[in-house]
Amino acid sequence: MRPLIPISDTPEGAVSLQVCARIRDQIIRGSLVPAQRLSETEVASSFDVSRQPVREAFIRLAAEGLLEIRPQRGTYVRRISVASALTTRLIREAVEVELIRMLVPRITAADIESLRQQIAQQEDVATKGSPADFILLDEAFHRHLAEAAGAPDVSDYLEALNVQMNRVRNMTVREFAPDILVAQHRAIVDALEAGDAKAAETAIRRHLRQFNIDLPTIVASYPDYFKDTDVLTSHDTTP
Amino acid sequence: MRPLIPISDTPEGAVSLQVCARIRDQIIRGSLVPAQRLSETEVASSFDVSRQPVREAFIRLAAEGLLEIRPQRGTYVRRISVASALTTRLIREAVEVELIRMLVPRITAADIESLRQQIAQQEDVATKGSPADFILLDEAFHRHLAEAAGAPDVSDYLEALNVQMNRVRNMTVREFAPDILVAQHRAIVDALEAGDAKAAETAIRRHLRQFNIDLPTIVASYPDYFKDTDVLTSHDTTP
DNA sequence: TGAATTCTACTAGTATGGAAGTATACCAGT
DNA sequence: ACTGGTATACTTCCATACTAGTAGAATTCA
Repeated sequence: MRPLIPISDTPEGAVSLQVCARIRDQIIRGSLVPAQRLSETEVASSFDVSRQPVREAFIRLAAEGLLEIRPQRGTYVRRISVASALTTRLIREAVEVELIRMLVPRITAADIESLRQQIAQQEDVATKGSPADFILLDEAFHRHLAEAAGAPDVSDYLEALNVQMNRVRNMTVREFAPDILVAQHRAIVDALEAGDAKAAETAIRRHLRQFNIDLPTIVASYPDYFKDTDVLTSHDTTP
Repeated sequence: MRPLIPISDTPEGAVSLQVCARIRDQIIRGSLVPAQRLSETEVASSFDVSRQPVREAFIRLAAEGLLEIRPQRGTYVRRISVASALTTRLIREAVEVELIRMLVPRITAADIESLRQQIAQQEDVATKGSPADFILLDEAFHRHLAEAAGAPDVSDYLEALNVQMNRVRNMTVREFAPDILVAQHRAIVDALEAGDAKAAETAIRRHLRQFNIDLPTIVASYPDYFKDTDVLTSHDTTP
């Protein structure tokens, strides 16, 4: 039986997928906080559906790393692993450096133009808009870099890697300083326009390493949203 | 109720997870071929469990990219997307180059020694063993590179990316020439031992680009195991 | 008072029945 | 022969009932 009250006004797709999308949004936007408990039963009744589609949504979200299902105990919003956040950042830096390297010899004037426009938008949103909006613009910027480099599909994988980091950003509205990132974007485009591969690589590395600079502060502000925080204190675990 | 006939001799964990692991193995090892149909009902009765855990296993495997659930139509073993295989290979090259770059200044004599031993093992298995065994050794080799570079967790992500490519390898026992890969591994270690960063980068790039050389042959041999094959013919889609 | 134990109220996991949707074989009418 | 409608045999999806396992409160006993 279809649920009495449709989940969305335009109920497209399976109920399970709708529940999945809703909860995913709530986690990423921060209205469901790390370590918070989610009961299949409660979620089911709040959405007016049975337990089964909720359960299947939980399985999907657990596969995405957003939920943690502890058998016979409960389901919780996954805390952000500092260790794996650092790892994904490293991967991202490696990939984006490669993209920049591919991009330098083939970038066009139209690309430069488009990137400049995007930076102008970012400047606007950085002061007035919400962090969620800025994240969208930021992703669009990096996606354009990948497309111009001739590897548009790479963005899909990078954005999947970024999910955990974006959770951090959304949670930390105050600590989050978008204007620094905008300046770094501008530095990247400047180097690209000059055709200076070395400078462009340096700029993108500096940009992505900004995350490593901000992270300790954020972790200190929201300590119980994270786990594996020990990698921050003990920089080297060798005795 | 537990299933009458336990799925494994040591029935650890939920039934759903056991079914998931079994099917995953069958797909990767190639006994379930791409585009093959899988019915919830049939799989359930063949494993002597109910449909629900099978269904949940399907959802997990779909999230991993191994199955494709088409609502109300059927569930099929996913064909390998040539486009995304090329993309993940590019990502892998970028990351492993970065790892090599991190590794060169800090590699130890013990690392070299261990890598040489692994290459010796690979040589053995390349002639006598199965491709599945060789893949294990290959993954161990690259994992050691990541560990020695100080980023052990990176391997987990890379191996996840490699799932699709490993399916290709397992399917193509004959086209697959492990001895070439062993020689390339040796070239990498040679460059590392010499402390030659540039040579090491070149060696790892050449090694990983071997996949691009082999892929067209494999796709031609097993055309209906793949999709998005057009990216191979039209190297450039710009008019 | 304190510690071990049982009981109870939860949890996720599984089994089963049926609803909604899809593809295909079949048949009627042109 | 060919097109269009229909019945049927599937499929995945959802709802419900029930099982098994966990955590914590209440109880019992020393």
